[in-house]
Amino acid sequence: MERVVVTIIGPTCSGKTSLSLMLAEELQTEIISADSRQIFKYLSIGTAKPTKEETDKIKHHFIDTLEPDVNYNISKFEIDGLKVIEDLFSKNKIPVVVGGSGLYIKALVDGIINDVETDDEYRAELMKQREEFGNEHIYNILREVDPQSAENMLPQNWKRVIRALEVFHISGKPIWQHHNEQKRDTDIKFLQYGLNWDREILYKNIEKRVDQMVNDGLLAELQNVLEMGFDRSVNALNTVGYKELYDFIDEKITLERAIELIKRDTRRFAKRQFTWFRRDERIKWFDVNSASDLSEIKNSILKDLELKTGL
RNA sequence: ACGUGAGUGGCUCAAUUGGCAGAGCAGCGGUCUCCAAAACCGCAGGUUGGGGGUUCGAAUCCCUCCUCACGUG
Repeated sequence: MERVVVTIIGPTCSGKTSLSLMLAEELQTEIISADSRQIFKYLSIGTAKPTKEETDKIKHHFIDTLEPDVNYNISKFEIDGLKVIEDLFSKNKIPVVVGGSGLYIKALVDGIINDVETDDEYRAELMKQREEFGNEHIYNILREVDPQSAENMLPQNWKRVIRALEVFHISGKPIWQHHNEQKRDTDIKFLQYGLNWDREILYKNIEKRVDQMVNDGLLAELQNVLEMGFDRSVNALNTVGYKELYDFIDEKITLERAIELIKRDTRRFAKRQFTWFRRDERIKWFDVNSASDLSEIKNSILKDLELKTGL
């Protein structure tokens, strides 16, 4: 049997979760979430996780698996995710991958550099130097050891600069060389389906959903996590829907303003997701105008699967 | 009706008092190979309410009309 993975992508609030549930039910399989935030426990309302009933019904991987202060990384996700995929294949199931985190999807579909780990100490050192001497300082270091990569980066984008330096530090080779050498042979075939919405309708839905989240207790959810002792600075809490609430908690802005900002940032996020996914020509897009279109899309995908796998 | 104030990009406001009309937000496009819901980059948009005048030069000064706000009737 051909080793096929169904992959559902799209911006936030596009109906990925519903569609994936329908598909998984029909295919009698499990769902692999490729979402950099739903993987954390306690952050449920703000990340629009599937409900407990839904996860009880269909098994989900990478949802609610980590404490918010855990430093997860994409390399781990690639390894863990592929493991689950293999496991499902061995049970004769077609894995369904769902997610809006483009890089997480990429890690599964194409792989990322896998021969260079991280060096937290060195990273911390670079961060310190950056704080002390500025972006230009670390950028200049990169320009010396790896001018070619430096050329394609801006000093302001310090995160990439640091990663490039880290790769060089660990491997002694510039990061672009790893990119060139990287290859992955696998017989797994990822069929990618995207949910495309008219921008205006999607934005309206986003606003509605943010209001719903607030009604459902978004603020209390955040306060609860903070009371548990997790610091605002942890990466999991540097998330749209939560980070905008800090200024309200500090009484710098009104709740109404904070909600406005959440809506704005969610719109911006959706836009960036479109930008990311748009350039991948392997994605087959479906136009969606309302949630009721999803079941038809599910059928199209199943039909496409039949064609491609001969099921 | 009279008085006062205001009118600048879709919105909120700048323009050193007469010297190239700018910014934030919204919008749109892009980058992305270990924090990615992150971190960045860019683009577009204005006959300065209309008309006239003064001036080498007007968003800015003068006249007039329109609109809005507040005050008085």
